[in-house]
Amino acid sequence: MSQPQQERSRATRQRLLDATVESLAEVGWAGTSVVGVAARAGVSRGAAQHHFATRDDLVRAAVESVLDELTRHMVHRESDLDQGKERPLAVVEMLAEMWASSFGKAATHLWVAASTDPSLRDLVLPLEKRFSRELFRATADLLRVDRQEPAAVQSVRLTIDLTRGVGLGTLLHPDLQRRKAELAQWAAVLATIPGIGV
Amino acid sequence: MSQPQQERSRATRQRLLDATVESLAEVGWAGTSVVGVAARAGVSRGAAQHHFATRDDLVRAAVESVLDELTRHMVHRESDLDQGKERPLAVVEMLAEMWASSFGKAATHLWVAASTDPSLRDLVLPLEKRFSRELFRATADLLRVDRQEPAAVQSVRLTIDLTRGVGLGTLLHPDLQRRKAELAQWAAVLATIPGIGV
DNA sequence: ATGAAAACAAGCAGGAGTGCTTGCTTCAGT
DNA sequence: ACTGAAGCAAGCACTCCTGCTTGTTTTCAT
Repeated sequence: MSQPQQERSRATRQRLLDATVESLAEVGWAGTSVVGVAARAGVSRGAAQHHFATRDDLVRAAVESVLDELTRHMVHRESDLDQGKERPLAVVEMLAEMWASSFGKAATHLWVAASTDPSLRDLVLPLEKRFSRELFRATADLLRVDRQEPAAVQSVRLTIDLTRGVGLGTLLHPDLQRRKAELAQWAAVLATIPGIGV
Repeated sequence: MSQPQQERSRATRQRLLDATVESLAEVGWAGTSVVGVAARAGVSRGAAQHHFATRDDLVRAAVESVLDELTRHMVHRESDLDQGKERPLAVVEMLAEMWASSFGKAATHLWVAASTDPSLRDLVLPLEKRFSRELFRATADLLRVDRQEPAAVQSVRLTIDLTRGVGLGTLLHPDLQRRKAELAQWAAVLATIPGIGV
């Protein structure tokens, strides 16, 4: 029954993917090498070579992994919102946490690197487009946005871009206190916009 | 009179700095090499070596150049605001243009790279701290913010982080139409916040 | 006009990353 | 127990970037 061998293979593959994301978040795109990732995953270089024939293969799988994870972070998370807070604030903080996570940081590095590397760009662009749509939909759902209100719809985009901008700032100096206050202010503004929170 | 030689030297140095910024904006931090910058500037490799002994020297000068230029982009630009638009919208668009410029893109790349490269981080952090202060002050001035209103002060930070987030998105796909609408929505929100625009 | 200094060009060695190839070890199926 | 495939380690060649060093041209001062 089952296939311990294949199971082992799958586990190694997953470790490699996780290590890639970790590497992207910690040392960035340029600093991420196959050697480094293999060392992080605790596997040999040949093992990595076996699972992902080329560096591009590893990257492709890692990008998909990152965007899948980010999508999971927001889609249908209704029940995971902080119940002790107003809904807009809870959603905004959930978004901010997403960007601050390893996956969010990795995504930021990938994003910036893709803006200059044509081949990476070709790889990331279509995946990101889908992710962007799903993130928008998920955020709009959590915020209970009335799609008939242009201002409310636009505010969803503002929320996403703002939290991403805040996340970018957090990369360099994680000034939690200030960020918290900033996000709270935005959440307060959000609450006043017609078409939000039903 | 004067020293044509030294003037020529100064011009070459400036060309190298401009080429560095251009390189950062176009091919990013990792893609920026001394050789590439020299080629961009139309100067020989030896010339670059002469002006900036080491790569770090070039980088240091380039970072200062970038932040100086960005500061100039917003400080005391009262008279350059688009007079045909409401003040908040004009200021927001000026900020967005700043991040979309070569200097803004270069700054984004530097920012992200510095988050992983310790030595670059040490170089960028203090300079960025000063820049951040001046940008805040300049933006608050242009928006005519009442510093006694916490919400208004917080909104300045939101405006800066938001435009930076939008700029990050623009790096990959410059969807001008959508961004314009988004910024307009934010400007409209800004106008409703007490303590803004006097 | 001539010598000195600055500006510039080009070649060279060291280091790092990538991908390929060669062997050795472990495990599933017979 | 045996065979074949997967997992794994190590070495090699190639490329690119960096920094150093030498040689040539241009410019200024006398």
